[in-house]
Amino acid sequence: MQPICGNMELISQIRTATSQALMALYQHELSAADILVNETKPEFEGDYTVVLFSFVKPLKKSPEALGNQLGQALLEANPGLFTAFNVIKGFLNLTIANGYWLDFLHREHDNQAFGRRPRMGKKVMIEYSSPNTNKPLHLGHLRNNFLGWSIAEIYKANGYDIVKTCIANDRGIHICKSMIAWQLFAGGATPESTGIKGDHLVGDYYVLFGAELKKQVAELVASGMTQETAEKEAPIMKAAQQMLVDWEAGQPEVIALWKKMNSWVYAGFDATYRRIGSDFDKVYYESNTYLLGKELVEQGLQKGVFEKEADGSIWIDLTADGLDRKIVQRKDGTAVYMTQDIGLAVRKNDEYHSDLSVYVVGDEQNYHFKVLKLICQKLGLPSADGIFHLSYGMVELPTGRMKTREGTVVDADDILDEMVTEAERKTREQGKTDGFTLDELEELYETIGLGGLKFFLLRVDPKKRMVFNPEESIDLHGYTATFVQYAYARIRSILRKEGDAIAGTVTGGLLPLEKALTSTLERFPAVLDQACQEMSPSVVASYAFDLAKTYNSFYAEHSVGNAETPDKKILRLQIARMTATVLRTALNLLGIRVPERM
RNA sequence: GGUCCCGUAGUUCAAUGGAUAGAAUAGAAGUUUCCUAAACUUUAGAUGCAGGUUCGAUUCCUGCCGGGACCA
Repeated sequence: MQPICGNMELISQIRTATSQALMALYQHELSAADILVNETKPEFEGDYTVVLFSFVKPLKKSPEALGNQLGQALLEANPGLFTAFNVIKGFLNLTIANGYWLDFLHREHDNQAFGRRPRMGKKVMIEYSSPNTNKPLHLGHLRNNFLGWSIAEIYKANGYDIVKTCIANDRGIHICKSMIAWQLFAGGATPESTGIKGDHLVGDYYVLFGAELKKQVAELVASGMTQETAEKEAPIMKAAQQMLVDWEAGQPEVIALWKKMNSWVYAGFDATYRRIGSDFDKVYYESNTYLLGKELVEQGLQKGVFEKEADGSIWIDLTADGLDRKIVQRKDGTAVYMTQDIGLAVRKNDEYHSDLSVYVVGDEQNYHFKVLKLICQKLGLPSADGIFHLSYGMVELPTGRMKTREGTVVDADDILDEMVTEAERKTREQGKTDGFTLDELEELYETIGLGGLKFFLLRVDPKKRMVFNPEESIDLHGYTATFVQYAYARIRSILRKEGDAIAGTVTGGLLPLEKALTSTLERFPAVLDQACQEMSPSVVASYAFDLAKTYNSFYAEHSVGNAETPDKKILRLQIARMTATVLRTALNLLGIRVPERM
């Protein structure tokens, strides 16, 4: 049986105590994990509630009688933990002892690492961002980057060793389209000669390719060709396809151009990554993994995992697993996406042997990753079972999906600039920045602007599609990073005045808001655990907002600096200090910084 | 055609099968001699439809309606 220990989280202690009491009272065996414990709803007396229904039936007792016996037993067995209980219908409401909260604050108020767990030697790989090198990043990439980075941090906080990776989709027909258009129309333009950020410059030629293709197709259709044939026969399309063949053949001029244009794109991406704080421990390049993928397909063919059609294309039959047949190599021998993903999975396994390999990729690829995992399992890849597709929903506009062709794509760099500008405008409006240096102001605008965007994109459950309305831009009031940052800045202001002499031991009771805050703080480690299990930064965002909101109510109601008694002052300083620490940790896990003043 | 996902206040989001479905925003009404009003307080407003399982369903099952994605 699991012992109750002092620094175990409260909710776990209640579960364990309940499990023990059930055994002592009725010889009823129920594991702590199966006992439902919630926070007590505010309209009832108590702090935590044990939901009794699940064991009412096997014990053949009325909920009231069971609740009263259990409550009594819990009180007697854990006098330091519970002081009172009441039973309403099937709910046993427990009141936590005052001393428990005071001990907790005394023990943890100065713990800068509160909520973080020690390393335990398990390795998690998280692949995210994964851009194509033919155009700049957009809002959807930002959701991806923020999610991947944040989930890595959340795993780290829960004691895992993290490897952040990125696969650059640096080869294929899409790159060739940009290259052809650049050859045709650029007249040698470079990022240096134009002053345009490299990823945008290359993206511009990708767009030009599309425009030129459309024009050529229209001409061919006008001369009697079908739309479908025209798209294949258009000279610019044929040129792009020829270029892909030349690339695969290693033709020096094509390779040189490819390297040059990709280097422009990487320089552009790096600038954006630096600004948003995305970083990677290891970057893979598709151009390096697709050949390995083809080898593995060949091996799989020998093993009988794959089968070859008469036309030479290679397939896997997954009908027995409830899926379809899926192509893994084209009839001309070229690689499909799946081919290189197999190569990448094997390479990751060889290099890192991670216990879990997370792919942060949009939900349009759900089927693809189901197939990838199955293929890896059938190929006998040791880490295949650890493959997990973290599937997130698209970011949509009120009018629907962002579409390149309709020019409705929200560019990443643009939206970052807009957010920071908006942060600057609002900050000036507030007029509270006396004594800030120019650098400090600059930093504050970035902190608020980027924080706002990150919070906005992370506060929604990753699995769900979300809507972004560029007209309304992003609010800096309500459920936002700004709200949390503001609470933090107000606490820091108090702590600057009052200093750090807050280590004293406190006696006496807690007012409702003092207790609510302490209780919320106590939940933080459990919240981080939940966020990790659900791979959802939104859990952390929601918690941070909840804590900041409770603190703001507390702040409006009670004075810290002019507390009624010296004991109250120490108590409130401990609460304030710990609230600041937890708010900072929570926002940092979302990639959001906190300002000392704002 | 097949597979999968999603429908909650005007809007954007919550709710491991549990108590009277929470927030935010927009709306209405208030709060500045006192630690930062980017704040606080009060107020009104929602589970697509029809069945089923259950002591109890936003949650699980079936059908329908509506939206989306993927596979050819």
